Amino acid sequence: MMVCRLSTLLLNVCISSFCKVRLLGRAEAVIIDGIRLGVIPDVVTYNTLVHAYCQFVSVDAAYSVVHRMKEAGISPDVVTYNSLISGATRNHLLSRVLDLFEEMLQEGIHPDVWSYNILMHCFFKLGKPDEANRVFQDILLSDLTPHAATFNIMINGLCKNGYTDNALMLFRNLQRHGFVPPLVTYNILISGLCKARRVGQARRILKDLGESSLKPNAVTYTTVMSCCFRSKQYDQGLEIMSEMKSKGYTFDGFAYCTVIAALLKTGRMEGANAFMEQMMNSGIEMDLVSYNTLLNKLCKEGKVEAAYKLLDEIENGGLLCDKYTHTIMIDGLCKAGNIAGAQQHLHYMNMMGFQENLVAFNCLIDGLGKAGEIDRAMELYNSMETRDSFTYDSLVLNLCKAGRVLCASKLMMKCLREGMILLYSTRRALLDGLRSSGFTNEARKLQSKIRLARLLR
DNA sequence: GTAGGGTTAG
Repeated sequence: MMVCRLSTLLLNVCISSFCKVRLLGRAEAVIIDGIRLGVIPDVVTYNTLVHAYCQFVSVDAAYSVVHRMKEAGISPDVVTYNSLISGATRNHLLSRVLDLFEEMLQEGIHPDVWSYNILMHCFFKLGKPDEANRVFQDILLSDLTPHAATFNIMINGLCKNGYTDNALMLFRNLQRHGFVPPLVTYNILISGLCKARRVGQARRILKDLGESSLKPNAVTYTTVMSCCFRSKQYDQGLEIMSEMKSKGYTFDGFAYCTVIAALLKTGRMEGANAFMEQMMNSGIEMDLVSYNTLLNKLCKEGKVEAAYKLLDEIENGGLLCDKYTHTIMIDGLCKAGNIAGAQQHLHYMNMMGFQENLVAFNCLIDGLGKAGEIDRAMELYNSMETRDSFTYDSLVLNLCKAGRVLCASKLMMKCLREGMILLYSTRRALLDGLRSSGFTNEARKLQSKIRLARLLR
C-alpha cells in the first residue's frame, strides 16, 4: 500500500511537470502507462490535468477530463470545480460559471472560500459589481474565513469597475481592523489609482508601502512607470526606471517592454536598442508582447523587410499574432510609404478573423494623408463606423497641408461638437492656415468654439 | 484551484 501511495505521489509530480510545460499529451500518456504498471491515479492527478486543460486548451477539453476521471472511478472534488469555474471566468463564460456552480452543488460538493472568490472575480470581470458585492457580503456573513485574496479580488474589482473610492475605503477599513496587506494588495490599489489617473494618491500609497515592512517589487515599479508613460510624463517614468535599476531590481519582460515602448515612442532609438539587447540576452523567454515590441522597433527603424521576416518567425514559431502585431505592421508599412502593402496587410488581418480595428484605420488615414492621398483618406474616414481624436488629428493636419483649410475647419467643428479637443499643434496649424488663406472670420469663429469646448471640459 | 505590472496610431 505504502509503495503504491508513494508511486502515486511520484506520478503526480511527473504529471505536474509535464502540465507546467504544456505537454498535456505526455501527461496523459504517463497516466495510462502508470495504470498499466499498477500505479493508481488519484483526484490530485486528475485535478492537475483539469487545471492545465483549462489554462492551455479550453473548459470543454477540461470537462472531458472530468468525464474520464469519473469513468476511472474518481469523484471530482471542490478543487476540480474551482479549476473549471476559474477557466470559464477567464474565458468570460458567465452562464457556464453559473451552470458549473449549480452542478457542483448538485453533486453534493460544498463550495469553499476559493469558489466564492472566483465567482466574485467573474462578476467583476463581467461588469456586475453589485452581484460581486453580494457574494462578498455572503462570505463575510457565512462560516467561511475570507482569505487575503478575497479582499484583493474585491479591491481590484472595485477599481476596475470605476469604484476607486470604495476600493480605497475598503483598504483603509481593513487596515483599521488589523488586516496587514501583503504587497499584492498595495500593487492592486496603486494600479487602480494609476488607471483612474490619480497619480498623487498612488504615490501616497507607495509612500505608505515604503513605511511598512514591505518593499516594492518589479510589479509596483512597472505599474507606476507605465502610468507615467501613459500620461506622457516620459522623464518621470524614466527616472523610476533608473531608480529600479540602481536599487538592483531585476527587469523582467514586463518592465523591459514598458521601457522599450516608451523609448521608441519618444525616438530614443539608442536606448531602445540597448534595452532590447539586454532583454534578449537576459534569457527571458520571448512571448508575443516582447515580439511585438521587437517588431515595433524594426518598423520604427524602417526595416520593413526584417519586420516581415520576424513576422514569419513568430507565426512559424507557434505563437498566434494578435491585433497589436498586425497594427504595428500596418503602421510600419505606412511609415515606409508602402500604402498598398499596408492595405494588403489590413486585408490579411481581416482574413485572419480580426475585427476592424480603429488604430489600424488611423494608421492608414495618416499614411494616406502623408502620401498626399487626402481624398482616399477622406473616403476611408467616411467608411469608418467609429472615429476618435487620432482620426481627426491626422485628417485635419493633412487637409491643412493640402491647402484645404475650410474642409479641415468643418471637420474640427464636428469633433468639437462631439466633445473632442485636438492637439495644440493641430489647432495651431489650422488657425494659421485659415488666417494665411484670408479666412479670418472662420478662424475667429473656430477659436471661440475651441475656447468654449475647453471651458466645458 | 484565486488577486497585481508590459506591446499599436495623431
